[in-house]
Amino acid sequence: MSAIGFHPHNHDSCIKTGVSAAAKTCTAQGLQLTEVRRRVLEILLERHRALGAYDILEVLRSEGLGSQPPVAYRALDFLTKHGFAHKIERLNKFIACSDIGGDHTPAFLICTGCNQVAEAHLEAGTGRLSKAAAAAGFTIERAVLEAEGLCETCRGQTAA
Amino acid sequence: MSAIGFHPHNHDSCIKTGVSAAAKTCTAQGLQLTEVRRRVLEILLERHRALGAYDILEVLRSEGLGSQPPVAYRALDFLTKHGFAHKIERLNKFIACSDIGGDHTPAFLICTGCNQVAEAHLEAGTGRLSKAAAAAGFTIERAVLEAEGLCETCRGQTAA
DNA sequence: GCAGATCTGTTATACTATAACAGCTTTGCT
DNA sequence: AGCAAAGCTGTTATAGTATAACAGATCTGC
Repeated sequence: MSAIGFHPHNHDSCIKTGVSAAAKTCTAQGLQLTEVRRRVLEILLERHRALGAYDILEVLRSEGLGSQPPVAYRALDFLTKHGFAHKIERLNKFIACSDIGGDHTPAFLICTGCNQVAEAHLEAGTGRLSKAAAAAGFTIERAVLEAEGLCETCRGQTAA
Repeated sequence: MSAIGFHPHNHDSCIKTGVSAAAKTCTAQGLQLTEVRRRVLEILLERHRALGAYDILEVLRSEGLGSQPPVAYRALDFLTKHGFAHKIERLNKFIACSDIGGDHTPAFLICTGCNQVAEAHLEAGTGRLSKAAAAAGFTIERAVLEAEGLCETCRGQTAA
């Protein structure tokens, strides 16, 4: 497993890598990575944390790319639908996917200390939830896996 | 595992059992199961599905138990905090716990066909998410596990 | 019977999200 | 190139979800 997010790293490279991976996927699948969509993805990659739709809208507005909520929500719908970004249901916020182009069931570790969110990638269909679903005759189409708690750094600062 | 929710059963008995289990827990822990709180729990148990806070508020209002949103939200906060009810983050709705008094990590199966929600109980700390968290030095305090898909009945009706 | 803690009632407001419709741009086809 | 269909954008309006803040009532323990 990998849990990108709680450690410093080179942001410039993840932005470029992320955008180009998305562009590649769009080309391959005949999707349009329009200016607004691309910019929203960049914003998410730049900030590198979970952002609310209205946070994003504010940036778009300041750049003259849109001023009304639907602009942000549509771009986010596109990005989440195609796996370029994810919605953190627990926070009603959005975050760039840390493995654009990969096939995965995303899971998130949300630190309540520093508000950072790390994305872990789990193999689909192998967990207890899948077993429970199978036992109940339930067919999973989408799974939300989110854990709240403290990252190593914040835990060190709070308790002994 | 158990996935209560997709099969018919005796509601009267779950309401009584649920309320009395909650009452017992409250007594044991010095918590106040006030009229509003008890009634909200009953409403959730009666409906036996996920309800929005405003759905609940509407019932409370019709019964003269409260008319403003905070009344419903406070009761729901109490119930969820103490494990008598759960919030389904994906739906922004609430549901009574199907195992009040039990110690568990709740997981939910949300049928997009019939909108029923089944609660499964998983043993805490034994899944892949826990492993991923441990590997990242992350301490989980709360987990959200929700799967959307089709229950056996709805799947049968949709596809071949 | 008093002090502190907890719960309730209420107003106001903040935050999150989508419906609906008009107009523009791109795409695919001939 | 010219056209039609599909998809994207802009905008207005509104729906849906949630909480802050403060005053007053009630309960609890001493």
